[in-house]
Amino acid sequence: MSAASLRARVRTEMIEEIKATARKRLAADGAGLSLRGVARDMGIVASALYRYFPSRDDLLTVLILESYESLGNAAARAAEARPTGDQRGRWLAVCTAVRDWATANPSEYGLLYGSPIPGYTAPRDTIAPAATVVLLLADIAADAESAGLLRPAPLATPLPNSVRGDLRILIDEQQSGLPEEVLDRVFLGWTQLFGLVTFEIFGRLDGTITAVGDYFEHQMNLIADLIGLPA
Amino acid sequence: MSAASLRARVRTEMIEEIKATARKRLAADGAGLSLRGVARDMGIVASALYRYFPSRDDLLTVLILESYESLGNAAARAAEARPTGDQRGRWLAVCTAVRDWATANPSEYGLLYGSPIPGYTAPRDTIAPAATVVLLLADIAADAESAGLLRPAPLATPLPNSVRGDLRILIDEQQSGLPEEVLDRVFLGWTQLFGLVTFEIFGRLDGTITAVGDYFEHQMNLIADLIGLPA
DNA sequence: TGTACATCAGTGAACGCGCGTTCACTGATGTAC
DNA sequence: TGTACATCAGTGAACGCGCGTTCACTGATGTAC
Repeated sequence: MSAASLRARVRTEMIEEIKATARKRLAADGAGLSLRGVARDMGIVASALYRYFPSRDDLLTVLILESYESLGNAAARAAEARPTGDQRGRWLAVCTAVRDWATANPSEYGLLYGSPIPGYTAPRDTIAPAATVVLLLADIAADAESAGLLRPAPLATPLPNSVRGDLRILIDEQQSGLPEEVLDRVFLGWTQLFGLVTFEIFGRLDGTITAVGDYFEHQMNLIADLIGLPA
Repeated sequence: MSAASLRARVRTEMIEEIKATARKRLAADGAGLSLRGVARDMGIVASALYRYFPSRDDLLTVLILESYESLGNAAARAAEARPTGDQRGRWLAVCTAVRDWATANPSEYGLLYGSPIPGYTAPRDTIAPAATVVLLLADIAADAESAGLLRPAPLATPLPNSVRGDLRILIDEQQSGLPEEVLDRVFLGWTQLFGLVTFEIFGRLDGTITAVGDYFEHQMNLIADLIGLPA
């Protein structure tokens, strides 16, 4: 390996160390990430960080992007660990993976799904990776649908046309043949999943539910019933 | 009115003005509320605020408490505006009131349901008022239940015993005669409501659903179907 | 009604802290001949 | 292999800003006689 690439390798390691330290500080300070704090933890002078990141916001953006990636990978791996035919198992696996990831990385979860950070506006690039989980969920439903195994719970409320149109556009974008009614319920599940995880992570469930793990699995099963995934 | 009570009245007005200004600043800065910022907006010196609030955290606590109260009142008023017999109408009214309140006061909503504020720990008193909305929802379901009008959608997943126990405790505390299965679904609706509002307020729906209002009402109707509120 | 005193709101300076970012610099490491 | 030069990482001081909180103070307002 040439000398040039050695320098490059050290540089890469340094960038990794900065990100790792920043993630740790995020855990301590919430979203109020400070460059000086990161530098302090690394035993380095704050200005040295500017060799690696042009500004605090750029570091934040990288952290956000990688967090989406990390969450998305965790969910995807959980889905892949189960046979394609076991759609309910995959559904629950993805939901559980999201919850586990959030529990293991609460501050990164807050970064992605908490209040917007004051003085920081997320660039465009952070929008696409945010969709990974909901796409996974939709894929699972699509598998069950195309296998003719989907038995959606019959509910009286019809899909309004405006919403049908929005869903149609998304379906066409993904070129999945999903009926609008199914995607509608997948979205309901998506909201439920992140709503419940957010409640749990931010402590909004304290004093009500103690068997949080059981409760989570139960709720995700109810939604799977609603969508009609085979048991 | 005596002179003493006049001074007291001026003091009360001042406190109100501080809180109002703080709420406006919250809108600009997110949760990073600063006393100096509030004082600046009021054309007053920062130290003067200490005549009215012993510390920044106390001001924050008051704002949080009053926000819960404001949200709770909005929801309660919406429910009362409809006849007791119209349980679905009341359900939707409460949900819509929550959404409207959140849309009108996004930063206060973030204060209540967003990421925890770095360096601030909410005192005990903030826990009880947080329950108002879910209690309202449970009351509506209880009305339908005791009138024998509840037709819950049949879903296969049974209630795990651990969760049943948690729900039992809550039911006994409230002395509502609600079956555990019903409260279970009320909770699902509660999570869905705040999950969806959070998604909308924090911009997580951008680029997917455009007919947000219709979508919201639709989802809340689906949940009402699930609980089995009469149409 | 008038005066002496007490209460209280608001001032302004100060303390000690933290922050992001710039900039000229030192010294080590890598490159070219 | 040895030397001259270029590249780059990290330093430390500085700028200009913001923050919460304390404290002695000035004046105005209220109270008691």
